[in-house]
Amino acid sequence: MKTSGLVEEVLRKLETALLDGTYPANARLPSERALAELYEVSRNTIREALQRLGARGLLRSKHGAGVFVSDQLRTSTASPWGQLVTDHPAVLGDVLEFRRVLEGATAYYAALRGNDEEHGLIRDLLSGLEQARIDNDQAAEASADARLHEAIALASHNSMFLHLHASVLGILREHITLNGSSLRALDAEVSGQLLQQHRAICQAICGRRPEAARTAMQAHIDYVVSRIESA
Amino acid sequence: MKTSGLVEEVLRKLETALLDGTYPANARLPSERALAELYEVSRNTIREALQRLGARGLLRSKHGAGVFVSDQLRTSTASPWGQLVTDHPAVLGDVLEFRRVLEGATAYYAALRGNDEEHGLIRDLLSGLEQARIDNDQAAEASADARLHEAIALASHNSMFLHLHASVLGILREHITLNGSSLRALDAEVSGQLLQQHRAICQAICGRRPEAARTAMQAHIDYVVSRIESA
DNA sequence: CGTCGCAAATTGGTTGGACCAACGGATACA
DNA sequence: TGTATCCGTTGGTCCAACCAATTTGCGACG
Repeated sequence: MKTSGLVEEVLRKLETALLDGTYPANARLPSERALAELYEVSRNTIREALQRLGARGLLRSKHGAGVFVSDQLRTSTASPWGQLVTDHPAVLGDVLEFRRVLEGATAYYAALRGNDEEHGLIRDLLSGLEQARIDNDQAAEASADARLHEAIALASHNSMFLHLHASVLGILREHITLNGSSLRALDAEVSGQLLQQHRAICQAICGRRPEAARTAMQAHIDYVVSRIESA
Repeated sequence: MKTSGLVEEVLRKLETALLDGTYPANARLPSERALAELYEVSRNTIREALQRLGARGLLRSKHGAGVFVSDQLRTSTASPWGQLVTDHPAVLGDVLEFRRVLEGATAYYAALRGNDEEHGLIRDLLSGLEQARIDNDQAAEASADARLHEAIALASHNSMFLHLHASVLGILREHITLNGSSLRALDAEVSGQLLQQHRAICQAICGRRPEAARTAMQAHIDYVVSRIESA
């Protein structure tokens, strides 16, 4: 199992050194040449180990300055898609486009198959959204928004839709936290638009009009995307 | 902030190659020496890029054999589902329903954004399907069918659609092999129906009629599902 | 005395070449 | 026919340089 892993060994040693405080956060660790001599391996091996640690967000290197320890506060959950999205902005468009299709489908089936109880929950959450709008409570507004969409996904009665809905939101949330949220600054204009869109979606769903629900939901997503792009 | 980053460039090129399907899952990509010559960089640079991709779980290298593409992107979503589908058959309906939405969207965007080359490939695969039907070669028919759907997913120009398409097919394939209930012997009636549906799909896509392409594709999936349920 | 500028030292980035070890297919042998 | 061996390919490691960005320190100048 431990076949020929010289890089692995160095990797473990560096990891433990990072954990036990040998190299504190934001500290600059020895030069690659010094590390190579210290661990009695080639500098190339050291470099590949550093690359892998850097890929995991534990280190960041500055040309000519040195390699520094990064406070891996945000690297807790880094799915492959999250990293790809940050590296290739074009992929973000793909994710958003998929979200448009997905949420349209969830709204469609929520209108088609949601039972009265679920429709009642959706109505309640919409009321909460309206109340938060009145109170101008942006935190409550964002929370109610997320729960409303989740309730819709739940009402679609499709476990795969529900799971993928959560996955996409996870990817987007990860991307936002990694790149510094630019989603805020909800002026009254935008917030009013969003509320009206949510009202249209809920009415279509609770009125059991699947096509209208999908159209309204996709219009809502399109609006959100347009606001993101205009930032 | 824009560091020289020669490794970064290679990394991005490899990532895009993985995303756009140049290197499919479980495929073996060219040797490090070949990649070094291809990208006109040193082998060490290639190695460091591969290390970082491997650290993210996208690649898996075997000493003496080669570097292989990990199915991390699809297993991350597929792995729990394969077991769920076998445990709870009701989930199979959810997966099929999602496939209906997904393939409808891929057909839509393949008609909207596919270039002439991709449309030509789709036409060629359709011809292969027709020829296999004439020869009554069921193996070739199934193969051409799968490649046709994959080509459509590729032409949609959305990496997430592409990977989810492969993911869903993986789930279904796993379920089929586990339960043995394969797409049993295709009688001439069913096979002819499928061919006609594929023809309609291809015509809508190559004729750049997105709505018609989605409708035709979803009708096709509905037919396939109905045949499966009647088993 | 302060500070400004430039050059050397330090450090990460890249290159090319070399050798070893493991895998896989082909070949020769039993 | 089955098996054992050989050998080319590939990844793993190492080395000795050179390039480029940054830091540092020293000396000239105000």
